[in-house]
Amino acid sequence: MLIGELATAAGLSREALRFYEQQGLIRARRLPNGYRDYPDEVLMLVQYIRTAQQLGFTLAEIGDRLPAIWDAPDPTPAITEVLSAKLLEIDTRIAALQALRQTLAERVLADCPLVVSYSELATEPSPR
Amino acid sequence: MLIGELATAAGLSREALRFYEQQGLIRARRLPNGYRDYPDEVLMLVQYIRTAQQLGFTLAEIGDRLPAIWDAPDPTPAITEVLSAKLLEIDTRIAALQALRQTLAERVLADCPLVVSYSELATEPSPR
DNA sequence: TTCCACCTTGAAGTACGCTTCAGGGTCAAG
DNA sequence: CTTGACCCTGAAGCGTACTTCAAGGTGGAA
Repeated sequence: MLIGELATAAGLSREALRFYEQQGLIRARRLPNGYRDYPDEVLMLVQYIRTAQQLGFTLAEIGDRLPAIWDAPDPTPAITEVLSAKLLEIDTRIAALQALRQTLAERVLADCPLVVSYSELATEPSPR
Repeated sequence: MLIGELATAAGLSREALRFYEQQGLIRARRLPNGYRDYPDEVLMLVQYIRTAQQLGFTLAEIGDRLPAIWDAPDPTPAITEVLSAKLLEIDTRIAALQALRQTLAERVLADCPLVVSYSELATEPSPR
């Protein structure tokens, strides 16, 4: 699979893929002419990367976990492990959001959520 | 309240506060010597900003909502409204995470977590 | 043979949210 | 009247995640 095909399939740019490679997140074989040649599994890997990013992980954090997948002779258990870890992280995130929700809900119910009186300020609003 | 006091109270740097002002997120009176003088309510405003940031809003997005607070004759209903809207955002986010959690849990239980159809994890747009 | 869409590289640019720097003023205490 | 902890400004720098640019090679179709 050439880089343009992978980019189309994964829904991102060729440049982003080369950037991921530069950051050590993906790898590619090379054809005799120097073109990158991706195995089909890389599409799944890229989708994994995008999912992890949506969860708020940096590329560096995502990259730290990838060797376990690459280096396993049978990658299935390694992948299962990584996904399980991600499950725990999602649970943590859900819990944090629920705590935040609770705080906000209390504030909304209060008589005076913030008590701001900005009209008293002399300063002009800065131009945006 | 001077900038250093506010910074300490809010748990961020003086520079970050001056940056927020530059971005139109907060305002300050000025003392005769030119020092910024913050009303106490600004602490709540800063906390609101940090909360909104945690929810994934950019400073520009947060700033877009502030005029409704500043310009209201009585800001309390405007604030309540903004916080209520934020509550809904949190609920949406929690729901999205729970859906993702569900999908991941199914994959983990499957024999072949990725090989079958990793595309089920395909990214869905989020306000980030 | 000439298009033209593909691929290559390295380097520079962009947006965000700050932080750091340079150069300087303010002010209470010793 | 100096020291030191504050404050001011504008500009430059930084990390993240890309995008854009410049300059060029590859390869199939007309």
